[in-house]
Amino acid sequence: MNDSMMDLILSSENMHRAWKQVKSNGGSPGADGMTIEEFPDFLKSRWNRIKRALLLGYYVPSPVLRVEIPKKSGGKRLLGIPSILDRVIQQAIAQVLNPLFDPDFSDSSFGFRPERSAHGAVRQVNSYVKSGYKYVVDLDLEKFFDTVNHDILMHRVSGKVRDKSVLKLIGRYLRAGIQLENGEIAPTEMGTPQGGPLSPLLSNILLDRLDKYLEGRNVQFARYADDVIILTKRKCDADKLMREITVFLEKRLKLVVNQTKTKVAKIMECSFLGFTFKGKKIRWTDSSFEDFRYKLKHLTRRSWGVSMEYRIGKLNEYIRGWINYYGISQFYRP
DNA sequence: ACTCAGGCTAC
RNA sequence: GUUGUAGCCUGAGU
Ligand SMILES: Nc1ncnc2c1ncn2[C@H]1C[C@H](O)[C@@H](COP(=O)(O)OP(=O)(O)OP(=O)(O)O)O1
Ligand SMILES: [Mg+2]
Repeated sequence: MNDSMMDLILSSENMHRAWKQVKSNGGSPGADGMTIEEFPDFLKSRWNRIKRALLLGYYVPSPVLRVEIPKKSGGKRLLGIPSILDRVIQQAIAQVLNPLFDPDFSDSSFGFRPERSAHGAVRQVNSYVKSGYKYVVDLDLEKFFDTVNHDILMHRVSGKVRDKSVLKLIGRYLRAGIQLENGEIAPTEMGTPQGGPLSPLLSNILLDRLDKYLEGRNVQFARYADDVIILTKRKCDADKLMREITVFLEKRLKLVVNQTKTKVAKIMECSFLGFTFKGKKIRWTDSSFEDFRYKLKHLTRRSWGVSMEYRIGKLNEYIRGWINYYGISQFYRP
């Protein structure tokens, strides 16, 4: 164990794999304006200096670029887009930290994890429904990534990461600052950037405490990012759990429970990852199907300039993609 | 078997 | 204009 974790992160094998991932994402530039195409030449000329700065602990990440995108539920999502270089470095960190943290994560945690999926979460919930669970606490956090508390998160990370230079670097990524759309730079006061390759893992490291808390309470649940569903057999248990979990999240993890999206309901009234559970069967929600119909309508509307074949191709790939996700529905009757 | 495009969904 | 993680699907090439 003579090699430090930072050496492992910066090893050419790991960095090469990180770059391939960032490249294949094909994302647009961060605040420094550098594109993926320009990046290899830039790195060739500067990598020795950058690597030295990282190893000696004086590397300072660029601020993330603030971009606002609309959320499906209405409102706007505040993305924080790192520079290509910082995406590669964060990805390299994530590749080393993931195998370190993932094995100890809960079996009921499904979001952002390798070899785990929304389908897995939905199937687990359905298996509980089949064994007689009738009530749920459906819980969501408000602006989850944006409200992550740095101190609590870093404390969790330091439980497994001993390398001070890695901790320092992650801390600097959390406080990289934000370049606003008007060009001004604002400091980051809290949160992990929506758009940072490392952010999903960090969010799981933080909410792993919730998973362990729920496991300790011996309740059946599934979590996908900040979307948590807890199943009970009696309504009074659900009511009690909702209050207690809210206190836990807000007092111990300093997160904000989304009061409008969080509720106790009968299982067939709840929606989870686009699905609902009716008569012990998995079904898409009405709102998912409405989105589907709306987009179909848009795709079948005649538009000038593109050929019929092109539009039919687009339509087919959309339908195929949608069925591919919602096809696990055991649709029988509406 | 592997590489590379593109796409859908969840968050 | 739009970033990230993950699952899956289709296609092309060697
Ligand atoms: N398109 C995306 N790009 C990057 N990160 C995302 C994206 N969608 C979701 N996330 C991450 C960041 C979010 O904080 C987290 C939970 O998603 P979600 O609950 O939809 O939004 P939110 O928690 O930020 O706002 P809200 O208050 O509406 O719940 O998942
Ligand atoms: Mg949320």
